Parts: sequence; structure tokens; C-alpha cells
Amino acid sequence: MTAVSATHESPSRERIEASILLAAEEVFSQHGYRGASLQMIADRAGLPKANILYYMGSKQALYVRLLNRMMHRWNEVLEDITPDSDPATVLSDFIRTKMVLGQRYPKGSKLFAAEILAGAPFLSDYLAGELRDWVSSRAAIIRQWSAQGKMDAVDPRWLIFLIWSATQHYTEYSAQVGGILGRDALTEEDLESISTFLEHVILKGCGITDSAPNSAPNNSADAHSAGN
Amino acid sequence: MTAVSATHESPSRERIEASILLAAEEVFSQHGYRGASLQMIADRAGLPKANILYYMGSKQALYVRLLNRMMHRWNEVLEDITPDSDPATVLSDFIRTKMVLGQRYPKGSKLFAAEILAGAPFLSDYLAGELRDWVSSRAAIIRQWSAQGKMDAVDPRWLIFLIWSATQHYTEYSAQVGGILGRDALTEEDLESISTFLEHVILKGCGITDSAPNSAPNNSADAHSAGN
DNA sequence: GATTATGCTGACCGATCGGTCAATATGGGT
DNA sequence: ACCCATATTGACCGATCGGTCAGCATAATC
Repeated sequence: MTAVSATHESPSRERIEASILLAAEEVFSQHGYRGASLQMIADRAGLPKANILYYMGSKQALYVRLLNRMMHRWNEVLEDITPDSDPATVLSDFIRTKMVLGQRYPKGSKLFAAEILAGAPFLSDYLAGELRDWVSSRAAIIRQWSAQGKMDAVDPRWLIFLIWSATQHYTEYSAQVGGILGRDALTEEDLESISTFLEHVILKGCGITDSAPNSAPNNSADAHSAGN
Repeated sequence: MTAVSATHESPSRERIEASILLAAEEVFSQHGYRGASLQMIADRAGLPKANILYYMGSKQALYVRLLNRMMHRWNEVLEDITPDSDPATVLSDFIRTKMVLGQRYPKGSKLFAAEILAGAPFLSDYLAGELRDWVSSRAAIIRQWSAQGKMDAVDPRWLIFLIWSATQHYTEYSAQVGGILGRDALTEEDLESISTFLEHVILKGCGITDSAPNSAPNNSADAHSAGN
């Protein structure tokens, strides 16, 4: 082939692998690990099945590679959080970042959801290790906020789960949301409306008064939606 | 055969069908429609594979039967809601009922989730029809509550989605929740703590003041959790 | 006891599964 | 021109897929 051998990889190889990963993410997210077939992935990528295995080694290797890629994508979320942070800013950013990530990687998010739904056979170590520590450290800081009187003394773990679930819902249940709203995909206005709603309810529900009042001081929400 | 023929069915038939449905719900919920195999279902039910098909006709018929059974189970939720109802009571009941249903039918809930995740190929009619009307009618009432000043003017559809997602999270992501909390299943105390938290945050977040003050008038939450 | 309807299941079907491999194609290094 | 590592893929493997069916077991009906 062309390139620099060993450590570095040819651009053509990278392009092919990317197209395989794209196709695989779609198929795995829709049918889960067992339900996905290499033939479907190959067809969607426009390659012969044997080529998929040449580049990825095995179905399982391809799958865990997708899982790992998705895990790394979460890293930009809730990173800079300290006991001195402003809860309103941090939680608001948490909500909006998660909403954006769900829209940016809908297939990857669904893949992750399917893995958890199946009992997380490939992720139990990650969940009980890395992610558990992540939650613990954030929870500890949130508890300090409560102790400082910055917010109500809610259980921080339930709060984190609430924000996770409320935001993920719109990507993983997009078929349900779409069916009910009567559109195929959420509009920009939908996303802004939902984010504002979640901010309003969760911050207010936790007894957080917006300390950086960049918005008008109306206590009620603003968006009311059109029809249906 | 034993029985009364035609309309009524033999008790032995009912028992067998129930055991098949139980096994199938488990397998489908874990692997989705495509990922599930009749052999796995047969093994779990302790029956030969051909017997599954004798009773259920086909894989698809068995699957849609499970979906329908699960849909009917939601019916007890948010039924008695009128413009004159007390939002605090109704929403509180909504939250707790959904939490209980998720615990009562974890497999069925996961089955439903997997179907939606796959793009709801068997449920698109239901979502865009029956369920959509259900949401519409409830949303209209909630809007009236807002107009009456009983609560903030939030978008009722986002509120319904919020309660759905927040409660379903604990059954469909039980593998994740369990991994993080360090237990296999949620305890009674967990469930009570979570329900109280969700009540607190969502009602307060929607500007609903508990009009039936059966609990002490502490505005902050009470549960704070132990460790981790 | 013979008849008939239903319950039940081992054996089999073509299709598809994940994966292997040998054969061929390609393209830079010398 | 020659070499050789890498890229590519059709053909094939045993296993499993959903589904069919013939044939035997069982039990109600006459």
C-alpha cells in the first residue's frame, strides 16, 4: 500500500474503516448485537462481507470498537465541576451538552442503549468501574452544593440519572417522540424548547435560583408550544 | 382435549401459553426481535421448538402478541385526569404508578424499549394513532391547569416525556443503574427514595405547590442517601 | 372398541449466520 | 523486470435460523 507503515495508516484504509464503522453503528443500533449481521453491514457499506472481516477481525471486535468510540465521546460532559462552581451554570450546561451529544451521535447513543438493554454484557466492567467513579465524584460535589445551601438536599445520583434519562429519551425514543409529535425529526425549535423546559424544571425543582440572571426574571416558563 | 371448545380454552393450554409468553418476553427483551431465536425461547420454556410454533403460529405473531399485552398494561396510568383535578395529586400518582409498572413488568418494558429503539416497525401505527391521541388529550388538560394558574406554563408534551423517561430509566437501564449503585436490583428503599425525589423535583419544577399537604411542610427534600 | 379431532414433536427444508482460506490483484522498493 | 507485503473477495465451512410436515400419542365422541 501507500503509506508510512506500522504506526500510521494509509488514508484509504482510514476512509474504508470509517465507512464500515458508520454502517455498523447503524445496523447494531437498530438490531442489537445478536440481531445485526455482517451481511447487512457489508451491504450498507457497499463492500463484500469478507472485506469487513479483513478490516475488523470479527463481529465482536467491530462491536466493542464502536462501544469504545462512543464512550470516549461522553468525555466532554460535566468535566469542569468543582465545589465552588455555580450549580445553575453547571447543570444547565450538563443538560444542554447532553442534548447536543444525543443529536450529534444518534446512532451511537442508540447502540449504547441497546447494549445496556441487553444487560450490558460487554460493558459491565466499565459501568461498575470507570462510570461508577465518575458518578461518585460528581455526586460528592453536588452534595457539597446542598450543604452550602446552594440547592435542595436531593440525592445527587437520582439527579444525574434524571438528566441522563430526560435527555437521552429524545434520541433513543426518537421513533416514539416522532410518532407522537407527527414529525420524523426534531426541529431546532423543538430542541431549544425542550432544553429550556428541562433547565426550568430541573433547576427550579432542585431549588436552584439562577445566580447569573442573563434571562428575564419571569419565574414561569415561556415556551408553550403550538398545537396538538 | 379437555374443554369447552370454541370460545373457551383449556386450562392446560393457557398454562403452556403463559409459560411460552414468559420465556419469549425475556428473550425478546434482551435481544430484540431479530436477535431473539425460537430455539432460545423454547429452551427457556422447556419445550421443543416445534411446540412454540404450534401454539403461537410464527415468531412475528408471538412478538406482536407480547407487544399488545404490554400496551394494555399501560392503561391504568393517568386515566382519571380532568381540568378540575389537583395537579399535585395527579402528577404524583402518574410518577408513582409508572415506577410501579416498571418494576412489575421489567421484561415487558424492556421489550417495548427495544421495539422503539429499532424504529418501532410494528408499532408506528399505535404511536401515531392511539398513543398520540392519549398524549394530546392529557396535554390539553395540563394546559388548562397552567391557564388556571395551578402550575407554570410548561409545554405539557415535554412534561409527559420527562416523566416517562425518568421513570422508565430505572427498568430499561437497570444494568447501568445496578452497575453504578453496586447492586443487582433496586431495594424498596431505593424505589421510595427515587419516587420521592422525582415528585419533589418535577412538582416543584413545574411550580406546583402541594395543595393536599399530608406531609410535613419542609420545602427541601428529605432523602439524602447513604454512601457511594 | 372404533372413529375422529386435536396435541405434540423429531426430522427435515432452504436460507442465512460468523468465520476461514486460497487465489488473485495491486503497487511500491529495488 | 522482479519481488513481496498488503488488499481484496468468491467460494466454502459447520452451525443455526424460522418454518413445515408427516406421523405418533392422547383423549373426547359415538
